[in-house]
Amino acid sequence: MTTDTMNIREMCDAFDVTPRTLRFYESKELLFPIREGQKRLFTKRDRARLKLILRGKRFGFSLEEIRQLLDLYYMGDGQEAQLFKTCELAERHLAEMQAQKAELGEAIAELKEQMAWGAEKLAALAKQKTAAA
Amino acid sequence: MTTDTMNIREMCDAFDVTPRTLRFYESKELLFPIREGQKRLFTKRDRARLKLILRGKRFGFSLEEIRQLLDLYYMGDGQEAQLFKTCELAERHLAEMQAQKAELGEAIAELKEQMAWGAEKLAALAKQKTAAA
DNA sequence: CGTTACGTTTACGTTAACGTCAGCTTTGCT
DNA sequence: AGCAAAGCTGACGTTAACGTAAACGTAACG
Repeated sequence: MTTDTMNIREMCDAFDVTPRTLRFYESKELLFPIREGQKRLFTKRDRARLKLILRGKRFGFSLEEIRQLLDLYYMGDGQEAQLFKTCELAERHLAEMQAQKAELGEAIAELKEQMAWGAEKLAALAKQKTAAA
Repeated sequence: MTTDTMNIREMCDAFDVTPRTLRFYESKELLFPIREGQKRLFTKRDRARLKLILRGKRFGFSLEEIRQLLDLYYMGDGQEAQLFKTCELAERHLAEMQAQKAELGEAIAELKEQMAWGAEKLAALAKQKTAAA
């Protein structure tokens, strides 16, 4: 913990992403590494943001949507109007996520059913073989 | 219910997709409409499949993954090996979906927290305004 | 029988999220 | 001084999942 910042390679190893990805995220204003000469130095804030970015991706949010959501997490003291809009956006996302979770639950149940059916079928086939032997 | 089949427009209206999408899905062997002359007629089976396709998409599965999963749902009597592989695939997907659901739950909780923080902030700003008036 | 509407095929265009490659600095050994 | 490793900046390539446009068939309508 000498500097509290990480170079690009350390970031890549820590989060299992490529340098290209980090530069890309910076170009899209999702990360804001500081510069030492021309090299990037990623701060604690960047690491926290990246963690949220990767999670957001797993939920199927686009980078642009994630960027907007990050504004909520990191708006130290934005103007009121901006804060309000961000909250609205978050609310829509929340609803979407809750709906998605419900649907996911349904799909899981259905898939389980199908798998039970498949297992049964396989068991039947196995029995046939045993009988034939 | 004159024919039990739908033409492309009826399908589009029923599922809120474009003709292009349906033709594309057919080209990827996700749907198998029959032909009347050169026009497509979508059967009940196609409608069931499309419903599953659209759900799969909402969960972030690729069309190729979905195609493989559909094999499980519609394998009337495949060979044993094929059925076995499909079950394995389904199992992986199931695990993935369950993990995703858990993560989604976490993310929802966190987002709610942030929104509470935002709401509080907004309330504080509102109070300031009231006091100033 | 012309044209309007719907459908088809073929093929190139588009967006997101990077991958990949070339060419240039900078930095750390030796 | 020389050189390899690590990083940087363009810039073009790639994949998925369609969009969009051109050119054609055909079926009903007035």
